[in-house]
Amino acid sequence: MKRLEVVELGEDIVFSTLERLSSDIFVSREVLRPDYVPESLPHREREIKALTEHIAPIIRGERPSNIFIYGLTGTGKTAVVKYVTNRVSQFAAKKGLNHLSIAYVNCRHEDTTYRALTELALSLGVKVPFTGLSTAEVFKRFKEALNRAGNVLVAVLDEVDFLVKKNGDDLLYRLTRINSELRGGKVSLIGITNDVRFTETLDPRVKSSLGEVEMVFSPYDADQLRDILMERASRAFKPGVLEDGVIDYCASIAAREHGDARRALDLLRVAGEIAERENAKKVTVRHVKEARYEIERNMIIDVAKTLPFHGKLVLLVIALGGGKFNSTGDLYIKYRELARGLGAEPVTQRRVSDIISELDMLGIVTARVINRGRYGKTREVVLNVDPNTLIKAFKDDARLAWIFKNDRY
DNA sequence: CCTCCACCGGAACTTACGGAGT
DNA sequence: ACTCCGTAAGTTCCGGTGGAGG
Repeated sequence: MKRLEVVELGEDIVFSTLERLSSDIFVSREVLRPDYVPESLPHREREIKALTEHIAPIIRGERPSNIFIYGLTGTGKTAVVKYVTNRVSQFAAKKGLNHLSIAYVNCRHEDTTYRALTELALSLGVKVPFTGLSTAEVFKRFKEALNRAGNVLVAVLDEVDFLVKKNGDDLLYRLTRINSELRGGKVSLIGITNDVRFTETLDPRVKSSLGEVEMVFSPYDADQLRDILMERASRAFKPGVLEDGVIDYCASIAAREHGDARRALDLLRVAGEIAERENAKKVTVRHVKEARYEIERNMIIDVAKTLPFHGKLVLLVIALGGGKFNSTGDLYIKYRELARGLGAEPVTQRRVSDIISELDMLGIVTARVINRGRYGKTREVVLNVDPNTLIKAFKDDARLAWIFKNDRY
């Protein structure tokens, strides 16, 4: 193997940036990241205890009941489940028990039956190609692995609603029935969702099986959020860098937004990062205010950049059209002009209708169905975000560059 | 009270693609 | 080399619909 050559550095951008970022503010910003599982979860002791009791049979090699967990975003569902399952594994390891496995699947990322199954198989140490096989084949391999290992598998399906919305409850149905087909192993499910009406869309058989045990996580109030933030901040920040009131401010914002702890932690982290970039010695309330905008902007840019081509076009049309269209018909006409102007074949109105729904789902646009009686039924489309941010996000897209070069705007 | 607009939105199908098994 | 498979994006077809205007 070749060794990397060490390059002589003068005013190296990377080094000076790192130097600057090796922080007067943070001890560990990881602690504030959304996927970090803390060692203590304030105000969730009851849930932790309850969940542990439900899972406990696994220690004796029995199958825990299926559990369904519901709660708004940022109420600690994922954190609690991860925390408990981690600890259960640790406990088992300590006792020398090796008949249990835990699988965690985020169905927002693995949003197809195939991919979710792949993930489950992987947790049993079975590698499955990411494409090429039939779902039935993957399912078979998964089952064989379970039989071979004879394990009790706890499969955590986070944000299950995404999977079900796209692919139906087929996988859930098969997973709830799998135990009767298995000789060696057992499977129990933990489904997590923040969609209240999720279970309504389920096959009754799946519903009753998945909901053997149901848990509801209620939102945090401002005081609880403050406790959580204090706890994390003490680990994340250097002592004394948080100005008075910063934590309260973050907590109050998040409390207003249905007690979303993830939101509160994001605010705190980004505020810290802004302070750091400014070389400030303290994180102030102003930094938190700026963090709000930055988070919003990043979210917009992120979404805008990952949209499929025609999605971008539609969004751009909305942005350029003043952020509001009274009917999808108007929108479609403008869209078609723009597409033709770019030399691209426009997609059908039906497709644009779906694109609007997708944008709506992403929260970047609000589409309300409106009945104009004699004058038909349509959707009114309103942009929810700053058009300039969007336009900025699109500017460095090679395929769209033409619009900004030649045209009015 | 009925009609009929301008769409909505479900469902089945197509095409292009990357990849596995045999 | 050939067949089968899943995914993503899009198309085709079509039944459905709330309410202003007659």
